[in-house]
Amino acid sequence: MSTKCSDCPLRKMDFFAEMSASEVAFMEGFKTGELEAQPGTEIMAQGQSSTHLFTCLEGMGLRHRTLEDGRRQVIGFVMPGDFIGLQAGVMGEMDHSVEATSDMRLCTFNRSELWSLFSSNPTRAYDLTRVAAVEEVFLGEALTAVGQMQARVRIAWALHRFYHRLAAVGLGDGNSVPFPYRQQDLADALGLSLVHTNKTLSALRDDQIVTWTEQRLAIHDFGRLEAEAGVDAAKLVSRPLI
Amino acid sequence: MSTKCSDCPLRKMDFFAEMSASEVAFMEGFKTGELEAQPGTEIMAQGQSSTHLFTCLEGMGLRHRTLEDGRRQVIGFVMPGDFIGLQAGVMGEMDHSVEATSDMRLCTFNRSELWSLFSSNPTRAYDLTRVAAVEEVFLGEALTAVGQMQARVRIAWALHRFYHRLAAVGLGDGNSVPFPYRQQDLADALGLSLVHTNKTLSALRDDQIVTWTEQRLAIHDFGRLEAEAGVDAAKLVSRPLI
DNA sequence: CGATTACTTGAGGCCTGTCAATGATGGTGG
DNA sequence: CCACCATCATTGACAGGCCTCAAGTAATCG
Repeated sequence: MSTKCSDCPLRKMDFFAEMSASEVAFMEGFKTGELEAQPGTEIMAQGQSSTHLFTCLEGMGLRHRTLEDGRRQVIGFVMPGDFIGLQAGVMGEMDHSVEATSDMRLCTFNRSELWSLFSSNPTRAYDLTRVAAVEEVFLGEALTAVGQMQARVRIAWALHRFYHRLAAVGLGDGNSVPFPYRQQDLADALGLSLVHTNKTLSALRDDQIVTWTEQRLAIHDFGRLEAEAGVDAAKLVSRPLI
Repeated sequence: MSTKCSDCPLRKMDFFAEMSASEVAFMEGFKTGELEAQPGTEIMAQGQSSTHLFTCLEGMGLRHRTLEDGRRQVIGFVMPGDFIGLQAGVMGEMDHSVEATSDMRLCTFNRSELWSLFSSNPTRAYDLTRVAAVEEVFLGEALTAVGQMQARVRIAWALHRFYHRLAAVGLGDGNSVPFPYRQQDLADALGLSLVHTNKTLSALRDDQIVTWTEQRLAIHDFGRLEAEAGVDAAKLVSRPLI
């Protein structure tokens, strides 16, 4: 059974911007259904257009660009509340692929109706642009981490971010969050080799700062993690939910 | 004397998406004036809001994030046609600073009227979102270059991109384009040290592929530059002009 | 129970950063 | 007009962070 937007569990969270009743009603018309995806499923493919756009309702995934020689750059991680397909929507084709890394549930929208969102609901159009701007901020931070930080700092930064982003959507359980990724995914996201990523994670574990096992990430010392990452406590900007 | 949007020299270029007469008329009302900036001027500051938004009409600049320890990550280069201040517009504050590196002329808009753009002109709102999406694509490419490529490839990629982006706005003169940056700027953009950037540029010069002197970038062997950069001939997506 | 996938661990080397010094250029003030 | 200073480009020496190669363990699966 498909969740109605009026019952959407994400929308009530502080992490997401408020939405008026009329906006919710509009979204119920915009939403066309739901899609379930299993780990490994490619939800959108780099270089292709798509008739559908999505919002992640449950589960996690990742965005990546693939190079000719088989290497890839992970450019982001998909978590509940994230919108998928903005580029396909407004530019015709995706510049990256999106793949599920856990079981996922996605709200689906018709791309062909995206224009009606702009023409009939400027508030939602504004929010969609905000989503794009938030994504831009994230990419700027990631670029800064990869360009300027050493391996240990990069990893600490990434794990710190993960924890708080997931906790913000209610997935935190004590000091841990689900984390359905491989070390290779993190390595590809941070521009590090798998081997070096592994050794750095070991060091962080030996220092009793974080542990990452069995698809779960647990933070044992928030203070030191923040110190390692060179960030002050989480300041996640609230974002609109599409 | 301020240029009217109807006379805007940029709008007619193939690089920018078509704009209807009514859209041009709307933009004339949206535009509030022009601003001149000299090299070194900070146009927008990281972490601050702004009452104005801009479009680069002439000249060049760069976007960068500054770290506490003084290092910085250059996250982009501003060239004619680029919109400045999207984040300040929709999120309240910029996540990076924008600074002029040459004399610049900027169209100015009131941030307070951004909402009217969404509510009264969905076509323009759509275009603004496209601008954000294009920026996202660029950041994804940059992240891939910094995360996956070696120094020489990164630099070749960047120079190749610069040339074609500038040529697309009519600044190409034979095989060269204006290039008002320092080697430090390129180094900070690509996550390289100044010294290594310098040595890699020397190598590219010795190999007679490109020369960069006197604020000009000249390409001497396009084929080899593309080969070094691992890209096929330029495929710049057309973008909307705001 | 062989094949596959993911995680670990060790060894060696290179790409790139850091340190340091020198030129080249342009602006400034006496 | 020249000493002085600041900025930027250049070059050499050296070290180190990270990559690559290689091998081994553990867990899952048909």
